[in-house]
Amino acid sequence: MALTQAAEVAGKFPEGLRVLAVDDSPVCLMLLKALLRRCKYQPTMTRDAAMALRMLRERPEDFDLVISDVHMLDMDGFKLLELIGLEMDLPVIMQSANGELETMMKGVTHGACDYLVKPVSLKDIQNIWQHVWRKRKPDIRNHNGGDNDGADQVCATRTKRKYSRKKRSDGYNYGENKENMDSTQKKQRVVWTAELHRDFVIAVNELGVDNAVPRKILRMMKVEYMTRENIASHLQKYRLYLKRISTQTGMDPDQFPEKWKYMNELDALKNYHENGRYRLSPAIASSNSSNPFARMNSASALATHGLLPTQSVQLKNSQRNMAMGTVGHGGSPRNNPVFQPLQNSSNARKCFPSGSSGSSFANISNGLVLDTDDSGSSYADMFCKSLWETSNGSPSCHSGNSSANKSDNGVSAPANQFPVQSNCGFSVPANQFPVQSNCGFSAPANQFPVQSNCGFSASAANQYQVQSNGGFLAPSNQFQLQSNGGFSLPANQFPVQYPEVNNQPLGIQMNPSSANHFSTIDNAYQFPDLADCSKYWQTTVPTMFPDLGHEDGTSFGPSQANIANINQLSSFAVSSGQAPMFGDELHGQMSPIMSTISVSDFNEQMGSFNIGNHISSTEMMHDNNFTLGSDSNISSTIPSDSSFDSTFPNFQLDSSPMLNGGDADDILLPVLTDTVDQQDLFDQLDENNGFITGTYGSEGTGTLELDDIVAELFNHDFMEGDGAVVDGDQEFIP
DNA sequence: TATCGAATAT
DNA sequence: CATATTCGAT
Repeated sequence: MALTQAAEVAGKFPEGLRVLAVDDSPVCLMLLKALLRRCKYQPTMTRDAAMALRMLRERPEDFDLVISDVHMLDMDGFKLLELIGLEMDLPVIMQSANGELETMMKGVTHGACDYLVKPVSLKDIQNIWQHVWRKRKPDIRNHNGGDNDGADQVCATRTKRKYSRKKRSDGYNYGENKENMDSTQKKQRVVWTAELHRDFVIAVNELGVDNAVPRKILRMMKVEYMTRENIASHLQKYRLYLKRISTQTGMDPDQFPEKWKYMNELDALKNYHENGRYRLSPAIASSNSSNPFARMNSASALATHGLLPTQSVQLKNSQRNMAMGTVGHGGSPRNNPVFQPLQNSSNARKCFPSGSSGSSFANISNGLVLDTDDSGSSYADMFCKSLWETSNGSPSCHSGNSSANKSDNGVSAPANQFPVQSNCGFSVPANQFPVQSNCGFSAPANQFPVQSNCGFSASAANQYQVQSNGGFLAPSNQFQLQSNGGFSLPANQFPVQYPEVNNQPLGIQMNPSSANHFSTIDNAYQFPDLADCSKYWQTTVPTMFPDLGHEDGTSFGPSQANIANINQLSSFAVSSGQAPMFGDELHGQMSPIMSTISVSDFNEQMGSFNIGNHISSTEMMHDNNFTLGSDSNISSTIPSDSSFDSTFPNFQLDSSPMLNGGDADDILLPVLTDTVDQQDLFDQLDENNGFITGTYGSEGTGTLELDDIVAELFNHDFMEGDGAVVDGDQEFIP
């Protein structure tokens, strides 16, 4: 720029502006040359784009500006534009006979600072100097009293410019200044994977929260491509996240108790490397009401700590997805996907569902590793493959606005839809009517009936009916709740039924004679605070979910077991407060988890329970009250009436009568109506669970009613806190 | 459309 | 460096 700077100093700018003009049309080139000369610029002409590029590369300092035609034989003008933009900081003006908006926009968006339509006028050429002026360093501009109002005015009169950027208040437009910056020059966005975030957290923890500043963290993380700015940005979000937790818990993040040591998956992973065990914080498992992550089996707690992907995952849209796959009754649970600690499995494929919109910071590290056997046919394989293949690693699903929405795969249904049904996990937003799932799902507010044959979480208040034949968790202010599997309930709920306590979850045994195991029970509704996670951590993972705690990588999806029987003690917790739900975390996070369970494993064995709506389960299933059950795909996965009726009695619970469960004044239990075959239930409970009959001497009566059983359960054990609820010759396994 | 995470500006 | 704002995405 020596010449133009000299010209400036002499007060003659833009005289002598050195312009490289590229056009393969000799006529146009001569015209352009003439015009440039008239303006007292210093033109260099070439008909060859490649030659122009060579000249620019050899002596970039010899030119102030480039004017290039769009259509050239040897090189696309846009290509030249792009290369110049990449390699040097020169303003480029594109020109062509094509006045099409699209072409012009392409020029501008690819970094051209202006676009001239032929024939080019003298006035056009007279004005090109401003682009050089804009490129000039601020100090030079200021030195010259830089008043660019005139330039902007001229520019504003240029009708060809079809877009504008927001102008800065000081009148200088940085956007213009960067116009020749190609999109390829934009900074690569850093994706904070689970590993990165883990390293970040480790660094922050070692430095101490107060001491952790971006540069130090950067130094500790040793990630080459990362910049201080990247760290700073992440740190900012991280601090917001900590703040959010602390406001919800009322605690200073620095003062988080030691027992929360493993409260997030990152710490758990770290611990895994150090101690060979993947342990979750007992804080996640504990039902202590002072613990904000209180709820045992709380999906929200797990999700809060990034253990579950929180967006719905659209599985491959095949008729036989991994959840609905070919494993039928009694299929091996080992064929189910296994959620493994990151980096643990040598043949693991890592899946990192990207956070959906609305996901919170805690979801950054939703890295999800599925152990696979690489056979390509295991569920884990299929799951991973479908994740990657259908979504290029960022699975998301949006089904849109149909009046009926059904999926045999996981699906998330957006708002304002009517019926929703899924044979796999899905999540449903607000304002929907009937919802049914044969696998887990989560349902937010303002829904009417909700039913699931597997676990789900009802994430928000104000639902009418909620029923699950698998575990679920429910927030406050719900009317009716029923589960045939474990579930956790917060305060202010009306009827609660939990009809069975039977099979011991794998790896968990309870010893009722060890009163101290329950010594920390605060009240009747809470489980002991399992403060020593080394002793109890295995119980913290609900067995109906993939088991995160087992090092051998086996999962504990249901196989032979009736899923209703799987979750029991470890999954029944009634807490007085809501577990924190950060943002939309709860929403939908069950879906991918539930999809790891073979639906056929349980729906063949389970009846559909129904409460309060006076519609039988079979009606619920088949008469369109709730489902879109006429579809053949559904009927193939919903057992016929006889198959589940014979396996499980068809319950109907009356919505109105409630039973006061004895001393527990505020526990209300629904009364079974006459339509219920109580003996069947009792037999089943009896068979699976000797303690009820054995402990309470009701064996052989055959007439003990369910409410009595449950009342006994509450009155004697939970209420008094002087014994365990499970019979026993069994002990906790440390 | 509101809201997120990351980039960028102040 | 901390904080605020913008950007690009969903």
